[in-house]
Amino acid sequence: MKRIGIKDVAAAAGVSATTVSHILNDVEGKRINVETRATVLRVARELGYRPNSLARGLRTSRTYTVGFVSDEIATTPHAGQIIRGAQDAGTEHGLLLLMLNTGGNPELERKAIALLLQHGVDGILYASMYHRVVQVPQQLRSVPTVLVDASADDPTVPSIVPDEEQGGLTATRELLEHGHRRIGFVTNIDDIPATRGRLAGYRAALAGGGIGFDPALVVADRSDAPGGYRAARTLLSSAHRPTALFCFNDRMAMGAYRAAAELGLTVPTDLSVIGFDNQELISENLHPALTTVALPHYDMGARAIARLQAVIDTSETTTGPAPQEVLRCPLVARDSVAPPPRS
Amino acid sequence: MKRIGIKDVAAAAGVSATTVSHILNDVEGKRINVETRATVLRVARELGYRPNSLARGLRTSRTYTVGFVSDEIATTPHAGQIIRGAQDAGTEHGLLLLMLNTGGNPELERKAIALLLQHGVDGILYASMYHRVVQVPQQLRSVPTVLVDASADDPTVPSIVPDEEQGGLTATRELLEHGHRRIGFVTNIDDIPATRGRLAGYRAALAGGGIGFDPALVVADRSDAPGGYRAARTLLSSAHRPTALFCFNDRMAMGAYRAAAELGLTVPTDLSVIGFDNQELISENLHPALTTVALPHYDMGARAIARLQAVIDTSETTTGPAPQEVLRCPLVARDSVAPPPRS
DNA sequence: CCAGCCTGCCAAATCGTTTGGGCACCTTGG
DNA sequence: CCAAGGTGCCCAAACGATTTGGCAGGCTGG
Repeated sequence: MKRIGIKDVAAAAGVSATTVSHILNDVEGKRINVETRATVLRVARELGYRPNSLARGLRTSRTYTVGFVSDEIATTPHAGQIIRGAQDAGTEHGLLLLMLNTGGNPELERKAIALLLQHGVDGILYASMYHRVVQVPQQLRSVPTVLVDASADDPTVPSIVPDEEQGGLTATRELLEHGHRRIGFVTNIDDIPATRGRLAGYRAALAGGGIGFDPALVVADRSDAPGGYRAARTLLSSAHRPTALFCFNDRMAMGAYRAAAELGLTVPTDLSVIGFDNQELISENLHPALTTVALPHYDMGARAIARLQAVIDTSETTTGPAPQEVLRCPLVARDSVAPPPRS
Repeated sequence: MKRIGIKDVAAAAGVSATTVSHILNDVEGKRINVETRATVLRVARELGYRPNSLARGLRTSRTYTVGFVSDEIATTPHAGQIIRGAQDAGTEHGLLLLMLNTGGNPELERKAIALLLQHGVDGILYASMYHRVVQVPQQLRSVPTVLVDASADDPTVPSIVPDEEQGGLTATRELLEHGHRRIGFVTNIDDIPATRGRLAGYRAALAGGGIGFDPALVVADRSDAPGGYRAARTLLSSAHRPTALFCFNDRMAMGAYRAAAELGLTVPTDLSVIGFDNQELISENLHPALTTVALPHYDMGARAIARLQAVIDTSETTTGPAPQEVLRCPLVARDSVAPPPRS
């Protein structure tokens, strides 16, 4: 049961392979009799003709595949969302994703990219599993590339990143709008865009609410549950304790929940908590369910493909500036935010 | 800056393309002068020659790509581990993964598989995101296929699944070995292999420990944190309450933690808890960290590729029986299991 | 009636590789 | 000196599509 090719269609329709190709591809400037066209289309459908992508790719050097290289696909469910977004968007353009993760090993990364190029990918998505600044490998200069959840050291490479500052602002404002005036920020100690951006958003929101920034309300620790626990304990044990906590991420919020419980504080009546990242495994399963800010992973994947497609289509006319695309982080309201207790 | 091909190498080495091909592929039964061979290899390296996979695939109908189709890549980090396992194993064989997730939509699935076939994949991994029985699409009959985390309705299709029963047994035995005699099972209500298998393992372990099975110690609810909370509350409120809980998964264990806290029970001194799945986002961030049983996702991915490769290599001699491969679920000991309290 | 134009189709080259079938030359034994 | 047998390499035909450049034949206008 050999796969049927363009020749089989041609024979069955009584025309040449050339004509079949013209018809199936709607080639411009070729005149085709309307009947012939109908016949060929019918025969092709009846025979279940599928073009051989390899042959086509060989001839046209367009394979409709995109490489997806990432440093860490491992633990985080975020990865999945980016992939899903990229895939869904890719499907619309008829693109397939060729996945390769490098575990952050530069040697592996070189080989991976070489392999992708060898397979003739039309472009490459270079994804980081958390928002950071990366150095773009030299090999990627020769092929359309878009960075996902990463900024380039070189501004000519387009990239898609989340708007950390807007996210921090959204989270803080949510607390302000519930009437909180004294809001603690449980932040993390790594110097990454997320840390800086969310803090900036926090400050901006306070300023917008006419509240002075109090450094004592910002405590940094490791970005996991124990870190969040420690930081939250510190904040909640202070003399004039905050009525709400904005946590750098959901894991830290999980720690904050425990700190609150230990201190006899009930969320959200005694203490409001808001997280970041929307790790559903945590935010949905905590009690009460955690209000948080979502990272737009799905959208980042989708936008990245759209962007890549644009670059591919206009590859000749390499335009100069490649603005970085910044995506909104939406609020996901659940049950951990309430007005502050009357005191 | 055109890509350099076999012809360029041939020209630079002063031989024909045929000879270059023979040398680079170590073709058997072809006599090549040892010097010529050295020269060609050197030139190829110097020029940085990379074979064009499309052309090669066209000629040999081996593309060194495999399709990875899954129903849901979404929320679960499990997915990532399967992919990572498949990828790492694939890299060893020079295989690339072509990803496509169908969201469980059969229509999409048909198209996805057709697309993969069109791109000439050498085989397909059909992955489910939780262990279940699937019906194998007709189209997959014509191409080497391996099921991952899924059993086939048709036993001739090879599949890789976790050993749920052994996992349940391991978890329960871990509690037994710490001296627990009265062990509650917080299970789930869905009728899937995991539910049946883990229960069987639980019963087997009890039997092995010379303990009678008490139906009152098994409570089923939804497989999330609230479900776990309710089930655990029921069990812990009973007259003669268990000293340990085996939870169907980590989410339910998370709920059990809350139930214990509300009842004034400390984990693990008053109550031991063991989970299942090793969702690190939960198990590592709970306090105390959750002892659990891991699903061998990484290994399933890796074994699946190995298996697929075997099928591909022996595709001619389609052997009859395709045994289902069952992988061990290892214990991941953390801090939630201790000897029972003296009472 | 003929030049010229349009319509509708096709032949052949091409993409980069693999592969079956030689072909030229050299050596060796008779 | 010649036939036979090796050795080392190459020619040309695939693989399945796209694409360039025609080529017939019918129609139109003069």
